[in-house]
Amino acid sequence: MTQRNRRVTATDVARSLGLSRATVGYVFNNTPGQSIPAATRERVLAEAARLGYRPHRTAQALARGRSMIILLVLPDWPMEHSLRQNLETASQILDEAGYALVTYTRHERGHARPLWELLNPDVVISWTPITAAERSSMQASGITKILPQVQQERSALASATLTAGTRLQITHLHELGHRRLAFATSTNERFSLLSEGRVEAARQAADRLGLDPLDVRPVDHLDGSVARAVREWHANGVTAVAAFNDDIAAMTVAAAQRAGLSVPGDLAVIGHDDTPMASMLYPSLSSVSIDSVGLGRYLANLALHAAEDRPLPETPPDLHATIVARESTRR
Amino acid sequence: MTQRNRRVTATDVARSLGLSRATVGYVFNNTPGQSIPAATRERVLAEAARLGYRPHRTAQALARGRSMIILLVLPDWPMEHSLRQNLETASQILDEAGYALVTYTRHERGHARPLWELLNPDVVISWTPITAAERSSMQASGITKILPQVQQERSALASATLTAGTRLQITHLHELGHRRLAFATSTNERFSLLSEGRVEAARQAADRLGLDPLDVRPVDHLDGSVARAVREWHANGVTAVAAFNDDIAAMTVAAAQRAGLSVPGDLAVIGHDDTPMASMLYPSLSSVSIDSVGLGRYLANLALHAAEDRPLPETPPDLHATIVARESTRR
DNA sequence: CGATAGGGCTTGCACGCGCAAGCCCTATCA
DNA sequence: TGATAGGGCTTGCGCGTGCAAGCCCTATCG
Repeated sequence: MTQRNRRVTATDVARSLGLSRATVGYVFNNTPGQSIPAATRERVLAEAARLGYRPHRTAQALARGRSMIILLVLPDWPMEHSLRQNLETASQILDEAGYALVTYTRHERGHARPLWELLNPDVVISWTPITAAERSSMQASGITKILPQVQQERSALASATLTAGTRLQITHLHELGHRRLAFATSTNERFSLLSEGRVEAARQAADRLGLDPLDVRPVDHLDGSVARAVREWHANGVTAVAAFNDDIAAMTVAAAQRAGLSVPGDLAVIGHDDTPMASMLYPSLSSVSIDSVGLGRYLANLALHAAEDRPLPETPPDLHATIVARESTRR
Repeated sequence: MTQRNRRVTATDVARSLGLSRATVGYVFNNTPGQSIPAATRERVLAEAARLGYRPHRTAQALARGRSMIILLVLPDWPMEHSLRQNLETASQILDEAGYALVTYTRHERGHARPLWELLNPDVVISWTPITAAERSSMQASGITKILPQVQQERSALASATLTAGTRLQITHLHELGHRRLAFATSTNERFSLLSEGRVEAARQAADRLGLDPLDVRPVDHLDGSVARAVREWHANGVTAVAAFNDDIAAMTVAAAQRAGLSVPGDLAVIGHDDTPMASMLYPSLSSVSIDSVGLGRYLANLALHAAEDRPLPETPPDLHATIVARESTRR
């Protein structure tokens, strides 16, 4: 009767076969430069399976000097759906390469030590820019592979999300015949990186289409700024609004309804991210659906390249974003 | 010039002071039974700080046989605001006790190895029940502390979230004078645990108030079931609906509006969880706000007790849930 | 004055694994 | 027949830490 609650080690497998632990280790790792006959290899693997051997990741990490952990730092946004979705793809890709993807949600006021100080990740990859303080904290923890690598590179990760879809919003509204457009952005500073990027992309898109300059306004429902914005937009002849995301879009629609305007009759509204909520409202919200799978793949590959010291791919791939037309922009 | 990129170890600190590594280790750990004079302690700590020493968590984990990692398994839900919020509190509490809280979002179709096989967590704690397959996978990975411990205990974690608020929904509607109530639940099987619990709690609450049995219906906006439910409720004289969560509530409101009913005039609707979205819609959604801080504290303590082999507290604490009355139930 | 009790240290093993270096034995070749 | 070349292993160190056991020296006691 084996000792209970003691995990099976490679030594156990070796002893049970009358082999040395090194041989066993070579089998598990397919160590190059070692010639292990197929017969032995089989015996080892069979015995390992029989005993239920699992390599001890912590010990492996210590011995190798690599934890095989990739830490993804996420913003404290309600980005949920689209963002979380691509983690699925990313973690699968990384898993196949032997890495574990751990996510860490950065909190503004959190006083708990950040996970990078505790997990010894091989790579830290962040969706949003990394502050200088964070960066030095990471470096002090012995982490050398930090993405984005420099401040300027911020856009590499973030811009992928923004330029693609926002242009589509504007184009969509334009194609529907709208000529005076507005852009509703968020007042929340936590989103500022993303929202500024989207605003800029929207401006350029409008410009390229020969439209009047966009009337861009940060809106919120608590301080009355949405109500004001909607009123003035309507007064100024704006007939359609592109929103920073679906939340802002919903807020805008609500404000319009409250003001007695009809959507999309008096004001068409399109959101961004295609939240589940978008299809549930009345009117249902048109939105932009982002290729989250592609995004996840990109993220994973970036991390993998860094982990294995391969040069990083320069440019992010073109991400497929598609318009999901619903009632809020229906003609 | 010290070797670059080599992390500072306890040995470095010891050598730099002409002490042995053991002494240094005793200082860092405040090891009981060791008498270290204050002078030496100071010297060690000062030198450690000067050199920027950080204990190597992986090595500690190996030596101690404990990783100081607590893995929280989360459901693949659109993780409501409330849930994420309490992680903040939980991780802070755990951090102070020396533990790191890592969250793992369980994916239905995910084929990546689950994190518990990779991180050697001391404790796995799950919000929702743990399947037999998951449990045995955890055990095979050498994890002995798994919460909830048994299938029956499922309610301990989950019920805390549900009974409290749902009762309030019913009470709130009753106090507003509504006598014929309905309950809108989710068709999504992923929520089934939670939704069934809430349905049950709602039924009991209605019964206790002497109301007619609740008309409970799973609703969805894609298959037309919300539309149907709303129509029939209205036909049957139902004047108020309590919803499983804010999403379902929003969906219900939309369906009512689509059917030409006014909310709350013809049908009052109250959600659950007080999502940010709730206050943004028109009409704004009444909802139930849950004491996420208390929940986080409870979660953290549960995990801590397990990690340190203390007996688990039997009953979850009473969680404060409060009604947030908004337009969708206004008289 | 010798015995004893700690205080203040150090030595050394263990944790589970990766991997360099080497050892033995057989097959092949000159 | 002796030299050589691997194939198929083993021995042993190192990763950075925790901790048991022990060592030396001084202060105290009888």
